[in-house]
Amino acid sequence: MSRTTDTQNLADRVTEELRSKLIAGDWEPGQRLSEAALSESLAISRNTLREAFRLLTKEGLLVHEPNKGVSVAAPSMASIMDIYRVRRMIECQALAQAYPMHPARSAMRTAVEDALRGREERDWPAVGSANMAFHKAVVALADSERLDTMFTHLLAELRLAFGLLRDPEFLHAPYVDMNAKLLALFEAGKLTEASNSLHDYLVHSERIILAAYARRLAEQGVRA
Amino acid sequence: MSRTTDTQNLADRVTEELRSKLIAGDWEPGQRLSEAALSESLAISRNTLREAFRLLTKEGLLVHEPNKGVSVAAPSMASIMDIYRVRRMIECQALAQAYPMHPARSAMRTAVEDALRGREERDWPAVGSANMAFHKAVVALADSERLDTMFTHLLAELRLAFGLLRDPEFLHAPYVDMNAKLLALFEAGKLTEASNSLHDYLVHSERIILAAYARRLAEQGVRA
DNA sequence: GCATATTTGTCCGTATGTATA
DNA sequence: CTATACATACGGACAAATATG
Repeated sequence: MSRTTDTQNLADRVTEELRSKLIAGDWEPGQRLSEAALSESLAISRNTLREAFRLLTKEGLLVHEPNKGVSVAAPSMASIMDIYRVRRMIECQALAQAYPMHPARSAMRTAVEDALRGREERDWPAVGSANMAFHKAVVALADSERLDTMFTHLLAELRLAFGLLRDPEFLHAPYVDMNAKLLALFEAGKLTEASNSLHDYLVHSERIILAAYARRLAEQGVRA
Repeated sequence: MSRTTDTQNLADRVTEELRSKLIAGDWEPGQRLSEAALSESLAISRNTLREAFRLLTKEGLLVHEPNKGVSVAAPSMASIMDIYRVRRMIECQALAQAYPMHPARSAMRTAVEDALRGREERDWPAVGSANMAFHKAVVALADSERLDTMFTHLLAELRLAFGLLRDPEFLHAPYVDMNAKLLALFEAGKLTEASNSLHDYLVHSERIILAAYARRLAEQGVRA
């Protein structure tokens, strides 16, 4: 019984629980999270919840206003652009410098297969998850623990922005084939080509997200 | 009185205080930090200290063992290699893609001048700080808030490893001229050359650190 | 191998300051 | 402007895990 993930700290377990709720879009961006209410509904103490809040704030999933508590982060267009800037830098470099026999290659392959299956079954959340897994596998090519965790946080934050846009098919479907093509280039050893392809891909994806986001802001602006 | 950095949370202020003590090498790596003792000596409650601990653990400066509390991180050779792997990826890319008139250029120039002055006065801690500032400026060329904060954490962790090696002249002096040369290349618009130069630089630096670290481990091994 | 002391993990009650209706 | 609600921070309490003799 030496599982470290099993009976971690209560605060850590709560952190994970909140994180998954956040990236699943269970709460509206901007929504305030009351310490008292949440701690009661989770049946934990306020102190424990505060520890979890602090971590998630550092990860960018929550925002903290002094003396006003925490609320769900509402990704701005600037933050989306920032996230994509980092993604391009890290992912393209990882792909360009990788050696084709790297173990992460099988993870890329699995992700592509999962995405194809998901598309066939029109299970768009599954396609989205497979897409995330594909990009994590790309970063894993760089063999860096720190890069992996940083990238995980980055994707979580981006997922918060995705949560704002309620059209998973539109957002994820186009990239299934691009991932497959990317994997083919990579397995063929055409690293530079693959990396450039990934770069264009990410520029394109960023543009789509930003456009959808701007549209949503406009709608909200009309309403408000 | 609307300074946000002035009267932040107590926990945040404590976090900063602990962080600067950690990178200054005030505590031995591996040393246990008792909640009760530290909270008393800092005149804060245990709960507040625990929040600070949690953040610093996430930054890699402290390590947490369940039911055994936190202790100062003792960077391993593997973590040093990991840090340098990330540094090469981020810094070289930032330099290669930067446009020469970027505002961060002046920060690079200031850092070089500070380092030159520090070397003249044989103020090695100052040289070390200037060196850190130079590399932060390089990363700032990429114009990414997230990259900047990630890199700051990375350098803090590396500084913990430097703290283990008590020979600042040996560690920092050789890089003053390399930084100056790098800046010259950058200002001349020779981006590829500058980036390659930086890459070799970082490989060299990593080797020096690892060698010094291994030497120190050997000494300790004999002693223990 | 056992009993004891120490330390962490977690919770609660409460006082104080800040924001908002 | 007052009152209320809430976040912030503290200290005490106790169980559980760990270290020590």
